[in-house]
Amino acid sequence: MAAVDLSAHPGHLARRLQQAHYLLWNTMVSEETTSPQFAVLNALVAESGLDQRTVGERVGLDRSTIAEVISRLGRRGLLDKVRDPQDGRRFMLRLTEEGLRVHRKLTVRTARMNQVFLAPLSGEEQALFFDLIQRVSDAAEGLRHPGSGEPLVTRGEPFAGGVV
Amino acid sequence: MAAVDLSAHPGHLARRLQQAHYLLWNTMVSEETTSPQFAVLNALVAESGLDQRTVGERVGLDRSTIAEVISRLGRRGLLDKVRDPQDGRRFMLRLTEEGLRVHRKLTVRTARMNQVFLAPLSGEEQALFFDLIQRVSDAAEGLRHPGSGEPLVTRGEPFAGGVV
DNA sequence: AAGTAATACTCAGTGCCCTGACTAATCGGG
DNA sequence: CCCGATTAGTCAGGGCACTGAGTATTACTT
Repeated sequence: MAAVDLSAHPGHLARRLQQAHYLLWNTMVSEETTSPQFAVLNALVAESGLDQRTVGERVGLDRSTIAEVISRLGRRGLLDKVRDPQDGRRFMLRLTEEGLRVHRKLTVRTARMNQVFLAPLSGEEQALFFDLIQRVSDAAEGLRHPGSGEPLVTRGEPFAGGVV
Repeated sequence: MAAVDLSAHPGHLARRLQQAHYLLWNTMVSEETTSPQFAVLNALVAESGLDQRTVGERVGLDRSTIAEVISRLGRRGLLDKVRDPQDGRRFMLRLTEEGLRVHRKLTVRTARMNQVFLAPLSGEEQALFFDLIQRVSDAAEGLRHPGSGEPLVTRGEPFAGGVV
């Protein structure tokens, strides 16, 4: 009955990996602040005053999702939204004192969690782990920005030509 | 300003990988049927008459999530839910003709998508890719079922002792 | 046989993630 | 100067994923 083996499906693997991370994050880092939220805090520590779109781009979230995440962080008083006087469409985001405090606290815990998360791999394997995942993600990500006009999968009718 | 580099965070990587997969799935496999839904169809093709809990276990979804997924598949007429006469708590799930048809169609497309998804890696690297992700996931997954009583992270106060 | 524990499932609540349609503001060309 | 893009953000809607609480049914234990 081996006809259908989930473990051969990279998508299933990706999902499991994220679940695993979610679990560890929840127990070792924070139950209130999620990993994407922390990524946003991170981006604003690195550069204050960014607008939503830019933050979303840096942490890999689309406009709708980043809006939700930022709204939640705002409700908790971790950041402020101020209209950019230079451009009335933008909001300028900056962390509050509390936001900075939370970021500092979670930074330490995140580092520890990452160690535990990657503990089953040797140093060499960890480097490989990063490299392989990044390459696969970048390639797929690249398929949506048809840079120099390669022949690509089209969105409507899923797939027509021969593959690979 | 390198103080905060997302690409060093495995959690961020895991999220990106899943987004990448989601994107490819949506364009190359199906817009109606999601990857977790396909996993459920898969499980029921491999063994018909399973109950929700078991299916959830096999595809890696908790009781609430699997209930939603199955409800959606049921609404679309891809599977039937029948109370188990032997055990009034269980539902026995089996695919309809339409469910089988959809599964067959998507199986082909999924195989093609997986090839494209993994194309940036050599055969050797692909094997490594599977192995590394699986080991990390298994280890984290194992932390929640404290099998033979190793010293583990506790849920309440996040973490006290030294790491690693 | 009765009462407790375990099990399968449901429901409410929160959060992430995407698409598609919309509003408001700015920018560019004629 | 004005009119048509482009751009930032919102909103509605669908789906995945988890926790915690609750219901019904079965199994265990005395």
